[in-house]
Amino acid sequence: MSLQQILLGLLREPGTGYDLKSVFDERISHFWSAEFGQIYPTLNRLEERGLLESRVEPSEKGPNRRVYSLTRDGRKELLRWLGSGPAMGAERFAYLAQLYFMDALGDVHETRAFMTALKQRLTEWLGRLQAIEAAVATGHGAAPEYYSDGGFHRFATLRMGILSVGSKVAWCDETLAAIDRRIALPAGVGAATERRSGRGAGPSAPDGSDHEPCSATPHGEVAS
Amino acid sequence: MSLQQILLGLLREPGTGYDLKSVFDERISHFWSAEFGQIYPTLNRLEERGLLESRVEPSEKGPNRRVYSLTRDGRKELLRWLGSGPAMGAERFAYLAQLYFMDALGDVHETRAFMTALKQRLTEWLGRLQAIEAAVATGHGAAPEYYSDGGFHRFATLRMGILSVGSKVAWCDETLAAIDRRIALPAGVGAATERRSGRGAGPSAPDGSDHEPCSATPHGEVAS
DNA sequence: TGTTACTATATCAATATTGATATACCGTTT
DNA sequence: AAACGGTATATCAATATTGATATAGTAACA
Repeated sequence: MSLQQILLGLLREPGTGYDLKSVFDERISHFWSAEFGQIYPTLNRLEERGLLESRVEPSEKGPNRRVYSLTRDGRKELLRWLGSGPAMGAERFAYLAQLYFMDALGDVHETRAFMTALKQRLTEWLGRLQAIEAAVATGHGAAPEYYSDGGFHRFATLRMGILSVGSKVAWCDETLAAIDRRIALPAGVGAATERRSGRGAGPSAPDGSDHEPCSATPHGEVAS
Repeated sequence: MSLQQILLGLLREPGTGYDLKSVFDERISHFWSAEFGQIYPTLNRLEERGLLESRVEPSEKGPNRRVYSLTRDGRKELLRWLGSGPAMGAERFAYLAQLYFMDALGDVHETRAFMTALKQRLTEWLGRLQAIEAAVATGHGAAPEYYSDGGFHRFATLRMGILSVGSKVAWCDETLAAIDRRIALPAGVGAATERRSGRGAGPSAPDGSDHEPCSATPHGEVAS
């Protein structure tokens, strides 16, 4: 949906499809990614539309390079997109979908294992982002893209990655604590491992009641 | 990618493609969405694979309903997916991509307007999620899906939405504060509106230096 | 010199996704 | 009863995306 414009943005300095792939993987994976299979067809379409132009160059290593660069129209389209207001696509989290249905497994311990694994993945991810931030802060130039024009904007996107992934790690802790409280309940209170305390469908004290009000991380801390 | 499994999960209670569309729109939009155009072909494929079965029923209003329900194999596939560990797809934020390239506009005030608009969108979104949470907490059953079996898991996904969107609102504040500090700089310090304070490419005090260290929301609050 | 391996480059088939459009039935208005 | 509008239901064409595979050169190695 926005890949076309993103390619235009990245091609403010010319490069091949292969170059672009490594930018996705190494620099901007915290907000977008793309495979070869979509990069090349999209470059073709952009060139047909006159937003990009390309020339073939011999390469030092490997086959010839087809180097793409922005045309005047391409730059115009990029600026139009930048000026068109925030593009709010829906967010997708497959792991939340798994959690949403996980009562089907009928065992809180499965959920606990899931959340533990998830927390670890997210923590590793957060660590990678924080390492980049630290490199920028101490000026050890492992992150050259933050030191030229536009560094402010790029740093801001990094910060959002850190805050956002950080909030997810905090959410894992909150949820793990709630799970542990459920596990600690005397085994006979509900029907089975997944049953509630017998109040039936009455709304007076829903599931969330042992989750949110005494949670490890009350939502006021982050939200509002 | 996970739509097939998500449909299986939703079809633990039978329904039509139309029903499913409203579940996406009204209940789980904080982690997944889908259009008719992908729901129906996916249902077909799942039925071909034997994971779903369907029967046609007369409808009270409108054309006949094709009601899908889970087969034994479908339930098996759902459980397999739930047990396969967290599915960590890459996250995509088109608005971050816009911000990343926004130095091309050459005017901090454009960035400020962008961030203000973004903050408003995110704040509205957060409000909707918090309204659901409040309804669950006070037991005013505007959110029946949280009061039956599985309510704990569903509430946890809601909490992640709240924490995650909340952290993004906080990030907007942090970034707006940093922008305002840049705007307040004496106009001649850098070259143009987008130039830095003249230390050139030296790494001693990169862009982030007037962004992170004295930011409105130090990242330690959320991350770690 | 043939083999393996690795980087750089690109294409293809299958699937996913979006946005627009089509079709069926019902209730209300003209 | 003809037209309009709304809800429920579904399909289609265009585009996006994934994952696997292909192709070219270079380098090391057996």
